[in-house]
Amino acid sequence: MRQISYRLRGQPIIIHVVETEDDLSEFREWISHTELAGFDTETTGLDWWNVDREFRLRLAQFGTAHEAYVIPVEKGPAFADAVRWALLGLDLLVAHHATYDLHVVDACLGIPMEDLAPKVWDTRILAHLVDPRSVLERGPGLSLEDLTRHYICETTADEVKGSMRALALKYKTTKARIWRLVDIRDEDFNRYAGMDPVLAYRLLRILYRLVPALSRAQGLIGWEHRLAHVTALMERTGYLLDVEYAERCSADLAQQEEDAKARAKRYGVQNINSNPQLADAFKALGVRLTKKTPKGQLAMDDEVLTGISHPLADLVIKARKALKWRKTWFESALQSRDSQDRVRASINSLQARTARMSITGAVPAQTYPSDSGYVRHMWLAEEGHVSCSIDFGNMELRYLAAFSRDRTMLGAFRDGLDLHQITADAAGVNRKVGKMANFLTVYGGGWRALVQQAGVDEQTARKTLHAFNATYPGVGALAKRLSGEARKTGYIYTSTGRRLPVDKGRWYAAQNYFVQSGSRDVTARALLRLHRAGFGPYMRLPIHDEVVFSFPGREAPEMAREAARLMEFEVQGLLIPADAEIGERSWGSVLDRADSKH
DNA sequence: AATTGTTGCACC
DNA sequence: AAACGGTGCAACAATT
Repeated sequence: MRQISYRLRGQPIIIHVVETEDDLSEFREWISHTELAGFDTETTGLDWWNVDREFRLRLAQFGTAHEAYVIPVEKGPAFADAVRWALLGLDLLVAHHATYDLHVVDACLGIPMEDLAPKVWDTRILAHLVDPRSVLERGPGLSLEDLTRHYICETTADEVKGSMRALALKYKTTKARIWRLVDIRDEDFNRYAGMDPVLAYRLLRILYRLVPALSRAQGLIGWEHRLAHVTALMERTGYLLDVEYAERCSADLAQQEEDAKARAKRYGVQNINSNPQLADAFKALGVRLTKKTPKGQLAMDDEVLTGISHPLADLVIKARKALKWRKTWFESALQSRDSQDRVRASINSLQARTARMSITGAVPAQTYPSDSGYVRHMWLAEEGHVSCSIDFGNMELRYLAAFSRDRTMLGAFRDGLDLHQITADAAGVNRKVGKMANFLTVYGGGWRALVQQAGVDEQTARKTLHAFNATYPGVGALAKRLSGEARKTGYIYTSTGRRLPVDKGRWYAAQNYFVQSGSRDVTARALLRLHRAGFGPYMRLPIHDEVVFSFPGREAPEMAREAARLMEFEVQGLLIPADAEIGERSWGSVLDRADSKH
């Protein structure tokens, strides 16, 4: 056993580094006297799904406020056994972004996450309930480093961050590669590794008390942890990739991009993705560019380009689109598949300021093009299954109607009337503009935004929003109440007891936060219900107001009906309906089928 | 060489 | 009176 000491705000921390199998008895002794421990793992990378390839668990660390144990799992089965024993024996565990460590333990140590999740605290969840803002938004942030800096000690935060950078330098490698290369006996590495569970343990103590009373009273801590578990199960399941289809699309797009690039060269453009070069080229062609970006450069976006009647503009649009689609959708999926052609989304169940979930990594499903199934076709339901999508109807507008108690809006939804047409008729505009006005109000937009989006003149935009306010006076009253609350306290509370900070001078955003966050919580609770009812294995992805499933072909209609019924939610007496759409095997087929129906 | 900021674009 | 909310990713450009 080796001892490494660290000073945290003047207090000594002892990090015990287990070296031999004999050392494990002291570790076991310590664990048996411990009820709650911080937990963390160090691995060769982040791709826990590649455990049958090169992914390995290297270290496992346990810690309390002043002490930590570092176990070199990589050294042999005896060490892995000790870690398994400790994880199963401890009453409670706390980890930062526990989902990752649960995946690692599941994949590398064979303890299903279902067994550990009920006794795991996640400091990231608590931190979000206390303050969801990133450092960029002048909040405490959500990473262990940022939280350490904000709540514990700036020096320690800097050292923790700096240590892996320094190690990479020492090993003459990069920060991405250091994890697999570093010697597990390295003292700096062990100090870094040992401090993580200590910090998680301390953060739990600090953050728990800071979670707003209303959040606690309404059980948010509990159900956010259960939700994180449900989304982690979806991550573990992964999504089956149609490799052949994805490769074909990728090749097609590469060809389109090459063609466009080659033709652009004739107009003297070497790099079609460089906006300064494009600006020069267009100037040389006699095109006058006026639109500026927020930072004052010449804008070269879709709007500008479609306004230029020159072949070069079309080529830029084509090449850009082909590049983005190929890289962001298809190649990212192809590169991240495991040995069984499954791909893992990273589902952050509690991400945005409003608590909205985000999906990152190889399946950025929230941003897939929605006007056709082209991209979504690459994702397949299981063998013998079909894809199914269940989405809530008009979730945010219904939520707004329910909580504003606006009689006209509530009545429209209750009687199945066309809300967009009602707004349009009141303003004397067409349905499209009425619809835009409805959504814009949810977002807190004004007439300028309507001018931008609908392409109507200022007069019409003002008139439309005026008509909206006159038609749905309850909405304005809710907005006023919420922005007033924000102005007075800096926060609003959502109906689930979540406290959301509102930035100074952007009080108008309060209404959108209320609606967006409340709607997210409806989806969140739907996921919990689905999981409790046994739908876990069939769920693939949550996408704001939609859940994607893989259902056995024969039972699909019945299961879809049952799942939709479970998801439907009543807020303040108003139903938010859920509608199921069943396709063929690929996710894209659901979209194509829905298209052809309408 | 790696990180950070900016722009553009995909979505609800 | 007016105020467009929330994301993620890739490329380029500038900085460290």
